[in-house]
Amino acid sequence: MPSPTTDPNTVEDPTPTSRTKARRPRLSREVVLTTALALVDAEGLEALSMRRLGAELERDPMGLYRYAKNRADLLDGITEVVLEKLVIPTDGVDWQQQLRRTAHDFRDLALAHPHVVPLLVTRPLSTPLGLRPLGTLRPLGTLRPLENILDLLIGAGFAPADALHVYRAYYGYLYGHILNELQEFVVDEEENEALLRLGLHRLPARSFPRLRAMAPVLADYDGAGELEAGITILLGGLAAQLNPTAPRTLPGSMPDPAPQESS
Amino acid sequence: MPSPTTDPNTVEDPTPTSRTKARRPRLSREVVLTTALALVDAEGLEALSMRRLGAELERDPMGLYRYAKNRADLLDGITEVVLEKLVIPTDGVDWQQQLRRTAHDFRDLALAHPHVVPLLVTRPLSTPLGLRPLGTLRPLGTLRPLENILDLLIGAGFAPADALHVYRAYYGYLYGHILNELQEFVVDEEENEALLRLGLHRLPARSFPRLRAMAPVLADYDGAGELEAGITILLGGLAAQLNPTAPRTLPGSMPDPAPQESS
DNA sequence: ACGCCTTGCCTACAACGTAGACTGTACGTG
DNA sequence: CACGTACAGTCTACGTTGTAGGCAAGGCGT
Repeated sequence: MPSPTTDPNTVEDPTPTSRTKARRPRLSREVVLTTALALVDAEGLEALSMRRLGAELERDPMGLYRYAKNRADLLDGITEVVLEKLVIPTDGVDWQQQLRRTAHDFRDLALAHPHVVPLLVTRPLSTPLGLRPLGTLRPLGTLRPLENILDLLIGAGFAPADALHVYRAYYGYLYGHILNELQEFVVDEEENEALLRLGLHRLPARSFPRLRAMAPVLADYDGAGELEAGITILLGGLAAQLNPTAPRTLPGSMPDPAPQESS
Repeated sequence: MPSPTTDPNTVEDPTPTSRTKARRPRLSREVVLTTALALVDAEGLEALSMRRLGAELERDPMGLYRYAKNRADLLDGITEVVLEKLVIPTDGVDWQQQLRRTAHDFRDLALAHPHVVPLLVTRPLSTPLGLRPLGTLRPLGTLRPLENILDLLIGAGFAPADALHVYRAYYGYLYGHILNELQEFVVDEEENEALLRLGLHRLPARSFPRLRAMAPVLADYDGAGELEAGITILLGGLAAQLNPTAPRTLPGSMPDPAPQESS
């Protein structure tokens, strides 16, 4: 759809009142964010401009400012839309199993929206916790995973402080793995494997001998397997170091009152 | 220095030939990138525009295109300048110790240039391996850490494929940890601790009960400690799972010919 | 019927990245 | 000393961006 105003299959709307409303689904923040996400998925982050998004919605660019006060807010919104797709069940049957599964869910999500990943890992960074526009509790959705995983872990018997440690190690590795994996192929994996091999082959052999020798190994990369292995190591290590007060098969009662909250 | 053209301590250069050259240190890619980095460090990524950087160098913005063909290239350059500061000794006395130390070096580097971190973790992602402008071997510097760590690990006796696994888990966690840590305080840690507490206090208690209860624990965060713990777990686990063919105290000979390189 | 409030459009502006032509200085060669 | 070539640096200009502010028109309570 190059120029939507001259799109032949629109009926040219002679009566702009009712026709227009039927054709354009009555904007809402959700609609805006969703189509913004679609645009980013299709054409990358830089393609997302207010004007372009406005064109996509067949609406004046300025109208978008009703639903996102900023371009930055729009990006935050996209981040949230994506993150909301990640449901983390908190009935802690087995926390390790649970975390393992959500790790893969997260990975799938990231691979489904590779262009959004920079936002996922970066957006909360550019507007740190304390400084968020708390009046609108919009960007708080970024904290959802944190809250959910804390809930899961504490429900599984961890002391709150320990739960935090587990979360940090877990999510840290998760983020890092995703970033690493996405570096291997971004555009499309089919033809990129060839390109990668080609690229490595052209590497200056003198300064990157190890890398060059590794082209074949680099070419076939099992992201899921790699993630699984890393998570296993991490979770195993964590469990050995600081274990939940209750055994892991304990159902989700709440055996923790609160940490010592002096000061 | 608000307006450098009217800076009183410059001598107004009546003879523009020799004076100007003395005042402006004869641009070079390195100079450009360095002051660009300084600008980013001081005012954040968005403050870096060609025009602004030109003003900083008291030069026409267009002149910069001699040293960076793009704004993107400029960002790549900054990434590289920062990454070059990270020296990874490859004399593998003890690979675990070595990796642990470089992890902290990397952390220090990231904390010294927090605004660049999004570039560090993201830039290679937006221009994937195979598609780099290989004619100029500029952005290859991003691969330096990979090459170095591979060298270190293989030198310590790992099979190349295993070295890759170690690298991925290690750098994955490292990246993730940095991102996590930077989310806690970005602008300045002094007053942000208060802000964070304040922010959490204002969190909707209903939907974020765990987080709210954790404000005090969140407030004092030992990044180095957390990193150390995570790395220990990871490296320990990795060592247990796939150990180098030679004991770790072996000096850096090269006991590996190459992997099977059929195909 | 009235007036308000939401929704959307339009114009306008400063700042951006960058193409292309231009000017000056430096220097190897006659 | 004169010249031409190369290159550092500048100037102008164009299209695009984010966004402020004002204005038109429909939905709805009174």
